Amino acid sequence: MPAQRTGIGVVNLHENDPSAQSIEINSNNSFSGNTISVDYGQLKGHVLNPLDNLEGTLENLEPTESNLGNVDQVLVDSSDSNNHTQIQIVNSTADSGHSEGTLLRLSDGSVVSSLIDNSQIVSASSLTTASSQAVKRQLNASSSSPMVTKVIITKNPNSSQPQAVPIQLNPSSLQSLQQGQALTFNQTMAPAVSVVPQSAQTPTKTITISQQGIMSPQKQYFALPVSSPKPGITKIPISPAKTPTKITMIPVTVGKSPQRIAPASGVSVLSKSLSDSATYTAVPVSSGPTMITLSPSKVFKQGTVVQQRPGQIQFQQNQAITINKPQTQGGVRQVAIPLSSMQQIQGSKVQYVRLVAPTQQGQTAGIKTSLASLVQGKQIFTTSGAHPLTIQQAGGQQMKITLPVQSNHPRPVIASSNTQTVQRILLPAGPNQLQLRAVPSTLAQIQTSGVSSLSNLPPGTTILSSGNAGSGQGFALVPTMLSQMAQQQQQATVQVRPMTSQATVIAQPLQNRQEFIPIASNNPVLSASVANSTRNNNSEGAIEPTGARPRKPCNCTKSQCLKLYCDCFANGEFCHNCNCTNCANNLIHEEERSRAIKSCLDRNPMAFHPKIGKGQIGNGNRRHNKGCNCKRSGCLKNYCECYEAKIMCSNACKCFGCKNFEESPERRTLMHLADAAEVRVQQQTAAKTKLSSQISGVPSKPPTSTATGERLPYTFITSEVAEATCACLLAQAEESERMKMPPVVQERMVIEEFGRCLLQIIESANKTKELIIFAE
DNA sequence: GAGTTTGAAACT
DNA sequence: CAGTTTCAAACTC
Repeated sequence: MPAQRTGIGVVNLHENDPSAQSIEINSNNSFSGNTISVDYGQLKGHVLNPLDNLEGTLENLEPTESNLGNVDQVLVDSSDSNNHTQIQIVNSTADSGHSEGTLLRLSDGSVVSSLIDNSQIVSASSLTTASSQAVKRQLNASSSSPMVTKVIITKNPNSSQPQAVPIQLNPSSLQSLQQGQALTFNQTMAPAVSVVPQSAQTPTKTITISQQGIMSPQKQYFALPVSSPKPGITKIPISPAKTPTKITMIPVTVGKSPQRIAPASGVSVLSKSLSDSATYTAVPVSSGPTMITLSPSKVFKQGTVVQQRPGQIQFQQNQAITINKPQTQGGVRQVAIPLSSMQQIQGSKVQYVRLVAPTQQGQTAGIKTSLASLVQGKQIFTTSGAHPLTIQQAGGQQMKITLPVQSNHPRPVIASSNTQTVQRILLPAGPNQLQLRAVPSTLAQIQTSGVSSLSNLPPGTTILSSGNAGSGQGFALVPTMLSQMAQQQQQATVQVRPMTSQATVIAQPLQNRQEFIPIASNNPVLSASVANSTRNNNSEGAIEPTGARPRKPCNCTKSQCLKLYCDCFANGEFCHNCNCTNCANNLIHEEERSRAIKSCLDRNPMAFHPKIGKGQIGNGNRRHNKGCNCKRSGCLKNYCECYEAKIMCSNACKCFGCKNFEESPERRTLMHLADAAEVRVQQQTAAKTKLSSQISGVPSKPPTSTATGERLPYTFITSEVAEATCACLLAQAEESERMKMPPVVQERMVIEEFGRCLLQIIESANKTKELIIFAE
């Protein structure tokens, strides 16, 4: 094994100065030429984010700088008692030469730090080879000093002893690392050795950052590595305890075969509280689109800018957005999100995606003006608050897309750049809305064919484009899973899914997912609703009153819901309202989950592909791709995946005693029984509906009490209540029609709305009845 | 609800 | 790849 060598990691933010190209870290010691220039123009691989309880691993960490050698580990250790954050980079290069000014470039092209070498010895270090023990040296910075002091522990070139080197930094550049918090990157394939500074070949450099007097509780960031072009997963799980909002980025693969959703194989996770303030970050992805969806309930109700101008959220080069308390400017709420820095737009430090709430014309115009003045010649687009959404590309081209306007939902966002590679559309996510997406090949396709289709997309949908205009790029609509967010401490989740140049299929716990049609019909987009799992077929089409597709809760006890035994996991969904124990199929255990996904995919690359595909004969013939292996059930029980999916066994099956074929009398008998049962259910449903309608026809002023004097709850079905109910039903009908739902779904939505109305009436009646009883 | 059966998934 | 074990859902009582 090569000798260990360590370097210094420096993570800085230049939050308040988007125009800054670099930060100079000047060491006031004898280190000759000891000026380190951190090119923030290249800091695109990192997200600066709150540092709450940051711990995690960075996999596939590898430098590409030839003079850096192999980086084994990047460790951040906050365990020192002086509230200093330390970052350590462990390098296995045998060469102990200097590396001043060297940029540590991760495999995704991002820069995580600069390295300093040959710094002056300040003190000795007690570094050990303990694998998990980071270098722990810090400089006791003066608490009264407005400057941030960094301490570098490095080898004295003359004595081979570790040393600490203070570095004066511009405070504005260090609003990043929160004291006492750790960010750990581990390269899983790397040697476990952490630091061996004793040897002349193993200089150790550690940086400690003191934030005294600097940190703003609303401006705390960390550097977050993002996806690697390799299949491996890079991510940093973040404890949700203090960071109830998460954004999950999943690597986007372009040019590979179409993939169905894998369960959120998070590449990076970022989280942040969305209480009064929040920070969001876009994580660039090395080879694909990057996308952010912000929870509207939090962001767009509260969301406006803190540091930036009123009513705006800037996403600057440091890739962090801080959203503070609700602000409005002329009644307009805005969220400006920059396009991913991955786009590598040169020269433009600030780019925006603008989200504009409905407003009056003049106000909108004012915002546009403001935006134009903000974006330095690289304005990507603007949107108006009116129903037609205008996308203005940098080239001056405009396109208008009419999107549904829903109350209580933020405006959709459509971002595009005519010169860059990422195009995206963010539809504001609503609560309990999950979506299925699919895929026009270009933004122009959206323009030409997607105008009406877009209106079908549910709030929260994100459409991604992998870029490479005109060369087979694809859009992927990415679901948000707000219902799960709600469960998981109201975390907001954004996921970037693997994408192909042809089609992208994303399966998520999508409510209504079978209801959304692909934007581009010419793309072989597979719907997640198309039998991605046989076990869900029975419930397809059923929609909860919330609009959610009901999903059977799992009961896993031993698998942690991280194996394909678990239906949730197998379907690429997080567990939600399940009965499982020790569940790790959630955002909190994103790292474990990602590993499990990877493991499953290693065993079977098709593990997350639909089990039920189309047969060879015709499009209408479904068949089990793998076939069943039943031995005792005769393939006439739900043990059999074919039978459960209501399809015949095929020659792909290896079952014994199969009775699940067309002419099978047993099967026909079962089918008849099943049909009869279904008819009974339908009759019962119809009866209930009829009863409901009769209830709604109760006279508006019925008797107020029974013969015994008990007051009747239907007293409250007054004409006003009936009218209000009808209004609700009409509104729901119009809404569903406007969303261009299929007629069946429209009917269902109206009926469900009626159910909700009834529940409200009953509740109100009962409450009032209780009050009356109490009063009596 | 407890226990049994079943077959897919995981493991060896 | 085959045999075995594990697992959770389906099923039975």
